[in-house]
Amino acid sequence: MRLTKHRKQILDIFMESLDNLYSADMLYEVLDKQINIATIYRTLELFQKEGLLAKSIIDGSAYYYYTAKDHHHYMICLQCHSKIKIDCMVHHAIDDTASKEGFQVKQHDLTVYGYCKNCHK
Amino acid sequence: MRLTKHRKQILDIFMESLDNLYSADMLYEVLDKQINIATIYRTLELFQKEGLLAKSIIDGSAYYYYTAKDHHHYMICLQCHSKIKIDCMVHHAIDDTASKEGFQVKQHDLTVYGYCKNCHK
DNA sequence: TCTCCTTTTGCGAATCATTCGCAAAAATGA
DNA sequence: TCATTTTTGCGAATGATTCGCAAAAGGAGA
Repeated sequence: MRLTKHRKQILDIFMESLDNLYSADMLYEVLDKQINIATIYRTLELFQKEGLLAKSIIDGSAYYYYTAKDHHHYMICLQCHSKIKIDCMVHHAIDDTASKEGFQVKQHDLTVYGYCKNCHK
Repeated sequence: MRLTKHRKQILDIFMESLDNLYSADMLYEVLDKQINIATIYRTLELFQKEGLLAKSIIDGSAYYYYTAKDHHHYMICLQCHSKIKIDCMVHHAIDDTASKEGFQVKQHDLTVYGYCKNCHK
């Protein structure tokens, strides 16, 4: 796999804002449409396979976030749609459960939905 | 909300096999295409809003499962695509983390990916 | 540097799950 | 039964994502 100019540009966006999620379309905008949207999709899928990014489906679209440094997830506000990063706190519980079933865990996806501090009900 | 004949048929499928996940298309097939696919989609969304079903996105499509009796999740085998039901073991961890952030949890989605007993690598 | 081969990219079209608009049908309740 | 509200079927629209293919870029060796 080649770290081309385009791929580096995309990776840089993730590394410059470690707490953020990006959809393909958001990247397309941030990059000022300089990289073709199909290329962005292909790059995101590649990075995910390489373990650099994790993918979550939120509200029908795919979002990616950088996980090479720390493993984490997001809480999504149902009202204002803000996305709050949280450290992964389920690794142990998952491993325990999986080993009981003889299941070999490769990855997991956790998303929490509710209301943030400001939108509290 | 009316529990019409169609809605009851769909709900029955879930209640008769509590460990299974169904996509709209799977239900459409199981029901022998007697209920329009758009109606199935509408019913699934309704049941989810009512808290009867939970939704997970797996491999690009939505799957629903019955959660009124017990809260659970699935481990998905990357090789044979089998879906293994697991009890939810992250409720506490999530609540703890959320309360630290003043976040009011409404629901969460957890999916574990890896290799099942038979496909172990 | 030039050449060859492999990988990546852009473009436009295709795909596929899901949603929508609207008129007909079914359910409810007086 | 009649009137009103909700649900359904149908076909078309949507929108994110993927695909096929030819052109461009990258990398390795001479």
